[in-house]
Amino acid sequence: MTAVAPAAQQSKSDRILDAAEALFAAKGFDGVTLREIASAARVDVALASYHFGKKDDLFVAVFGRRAKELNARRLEALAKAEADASPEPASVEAVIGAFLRPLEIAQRESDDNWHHYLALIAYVNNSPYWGQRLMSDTFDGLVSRFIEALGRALPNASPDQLYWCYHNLSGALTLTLARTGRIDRLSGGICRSDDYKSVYDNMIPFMAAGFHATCSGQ
Amino acid sequence: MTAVAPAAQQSKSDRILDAAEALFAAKGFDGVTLREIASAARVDVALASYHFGKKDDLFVAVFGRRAKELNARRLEALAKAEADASPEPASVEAVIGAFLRPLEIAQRESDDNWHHYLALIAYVNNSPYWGQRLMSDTFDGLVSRFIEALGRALPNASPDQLYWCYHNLSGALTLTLARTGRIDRLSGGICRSDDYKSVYDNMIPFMAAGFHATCSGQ
DNA sequence: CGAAAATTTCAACAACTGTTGAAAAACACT
DNA sequence: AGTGTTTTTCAACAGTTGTTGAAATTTTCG
Repeated sequence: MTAVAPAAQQSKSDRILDAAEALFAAKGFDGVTLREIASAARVDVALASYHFGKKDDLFVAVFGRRAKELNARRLEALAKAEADASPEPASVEAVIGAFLRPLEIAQRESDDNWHHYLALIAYVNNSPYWGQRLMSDTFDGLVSRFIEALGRALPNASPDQLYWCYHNLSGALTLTLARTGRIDRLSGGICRSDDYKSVYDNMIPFMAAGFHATCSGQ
Repeated sequence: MTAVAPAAQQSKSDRILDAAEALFAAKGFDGVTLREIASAARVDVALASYHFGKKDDLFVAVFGRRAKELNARRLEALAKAEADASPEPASVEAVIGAFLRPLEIAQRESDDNWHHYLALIAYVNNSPYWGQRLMSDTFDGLVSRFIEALGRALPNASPDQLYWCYHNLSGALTLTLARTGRIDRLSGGICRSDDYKSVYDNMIPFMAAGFHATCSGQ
């Protein structure tokens, strides 16, 4: 269905990253062998070590590859939301939208395999092992910017309220990105987890209402 | 700190389940070896195979062990909430509380290692591999009961709205149970993820507000 | 007790793991 | 063409993996 030509133009190094990304996202770090990755990338096993070093380093390389672009897209969306609202602070809905909409757009760009990367974020975010350092190193700066923006939209909120609200948002998002298909099965097909637009259309007002209810100050 | 005596009275079979539970929750299915489990349980490697068969079967056995009791605790809490509100339907807050509070209580019972089991649920719920069948087989019946109760509290809500709202609740809860310590680090220590009471005190009104905002029907 | 059954240990298996060093090929550049 | 560099392949390593069959031990129960 999707084009096969671009894969042939990719460097073997990129093919390894692509294969590792999809496989790590689907089966976790320990569930994938370097031989599986090399086979999927149509490449010799030793090549992964040559380009990226240890298996851990390959994982970190995969995780870091798209992080910069994702952070840039989200920051751009946040800047736009704040510019549109200026001189007032951007609303809670607008800030949450700036956090989520870039993911929806990336997920729909089916010619690039962003959804694998987003599933990998879900894996890392819920992993007691990787979640500790890798998530913080990669995303804490960005997340702090968003929480500051949320604080301006909710001037009565205390810092811990904002963090816990973000935690709820992050958890719901993570489960969405993990693409387990559970909501599809639970609902008997009523809900389609690959209907990204509907997912975020529901999530944004849901989370905004939660922020307002919890962070209004008493 | 905790008593060591009860461990000595346990059967070796139970020791294996305990060790497997804690290790699977911390490192995932593929991140743990049967030899690690056997070593932690102070037991021969072959004993795990003798009692539980394949490694997959051991995982399923671990997951199923506490499921019945957890489901019973939650159903009891739901029945109590509905009885208290009768003849009116139980409120959204009350139903969500019945879903979450039994977890808080279990997490605080430090003499038993419930928190390992809850972290294992988080792992399975976010796993594209295990999440497919195991979560559904174990919890879909219970979840359907809660969604029905939420539907009675929100008579204007459509089924897909209820399912997506539950998805948000489930995701936030899952991240909490995973105990990655990320919120602690992100907040610079302001938020303590092991302060279970505060976690659920915040989560319940947050989620209730989300349900109300999204499921009011227009 | 004593036989039958269940439990536990021991040793070993074939297959697979990440990683490496050296050889080979492809490339860049004068 | 001929150098030096980068990339790729090949083969193999030492260690670990889940699993099993047979022996040894403990438990069960008449």
